[in-house]
Amino acid sequence: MEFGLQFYKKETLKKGKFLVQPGQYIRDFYFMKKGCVTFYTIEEGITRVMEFYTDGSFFTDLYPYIEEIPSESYLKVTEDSIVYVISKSDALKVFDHSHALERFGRLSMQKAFINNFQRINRIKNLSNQERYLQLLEKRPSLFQRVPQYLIASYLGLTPVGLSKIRKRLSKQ
Amino acid sequence: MEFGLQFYKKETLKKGKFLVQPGQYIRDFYFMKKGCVTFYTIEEGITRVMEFYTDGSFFTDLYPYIEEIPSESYLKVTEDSIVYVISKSDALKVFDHSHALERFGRLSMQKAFINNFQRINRIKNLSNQERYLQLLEKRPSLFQRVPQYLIASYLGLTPVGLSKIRKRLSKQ
DNA sequence: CATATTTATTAAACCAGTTTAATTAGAATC
DNA sequence: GATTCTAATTAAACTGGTTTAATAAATATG
Repeated sequence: MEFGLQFYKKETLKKGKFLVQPGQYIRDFYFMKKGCVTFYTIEEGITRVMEFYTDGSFFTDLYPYIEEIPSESYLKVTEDSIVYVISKSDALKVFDHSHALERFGRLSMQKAFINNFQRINRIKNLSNQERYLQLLEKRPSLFQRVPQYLIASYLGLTPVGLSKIRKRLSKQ
Repeated sequence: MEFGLQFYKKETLKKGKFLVQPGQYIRDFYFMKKGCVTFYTIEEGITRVMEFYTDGSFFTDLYPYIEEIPSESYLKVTEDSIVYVISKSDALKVFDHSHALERFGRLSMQKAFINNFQRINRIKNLSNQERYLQLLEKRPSLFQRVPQYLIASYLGLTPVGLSKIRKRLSKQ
């Protein structure tokens, strides 16, 4: 069991539910026990997949959560899921009360930061084909649980583009 | 003065110095008081600019710092700089001793995480031209202190590519 | 100041993606 | 099982970058 999870509330989420929609304020922090939630951003009317949160990850729409401003994103349940939820005020109480959990929070943030930094690294240093292959290798289960056009979006491609890459690869 | 900086040691760095080179272990955490340090990664022999750390930012090569493995990157002083330095062991002592500073550390990490997340957002949702214009708007001083080919690298372009974008823009 | 070196631009050929539209394949529903 | 709907592939034209190489501009050095 992840450290500190005893302060969270367990919830089950049905596929298709929106955890967050644009305009909403974000009061909760989540831990994905089992399932999948997809994070979408909207920019100039275009919706893109930014992240898939699967088993074992902490998540929320962090920027509006922290700044207490309305979200500009979606968080959509892509698969029936079990999550643990804690409100921001409860989380703060826990942190106030426990230096150890505050440290755990800091280290978790550090880990999340590194993940993102390495992702930027990949985006900048690898071709789309290489990033597709790497995703296939590192998170093979995604390809079972999520349609390909969402993965294309996550990789920053159109469905057509990803299809071309797959074809190119199959001919080798 | 940034919170906690009293535990750091002030240092001046000459342009051209490497703060970190591939193979080195990273024992220190930095705060840039005044100046500029450039973070480079190497991937398949190709060196790319990942970040410019300028006035007011905390930085180090975080992944090898945390994991205590050799760095695969460069951190090069791009401009005579004044930084504040704290060793990892000293930082940990400070955190052990002060819940408030531990919290400051957590919140700083949170901020850094969000910055990176939004950067991924920009990379995915904006064209190179838009990202160039945004950089020009948000960090205009970079263009005074750093040569254009490094900015091209930072934007994920070749010098030729950036030059084309600039030309395209000047003809409007 | 003249020269050497580094940085930025331009040109030409090329390529990995895009867009749009048509087609095929697969899943869900009656 | 036939129909409808959604997802994936293919084709064709296009585009914003790349690479390589030459040139021009800016900067540093003797």
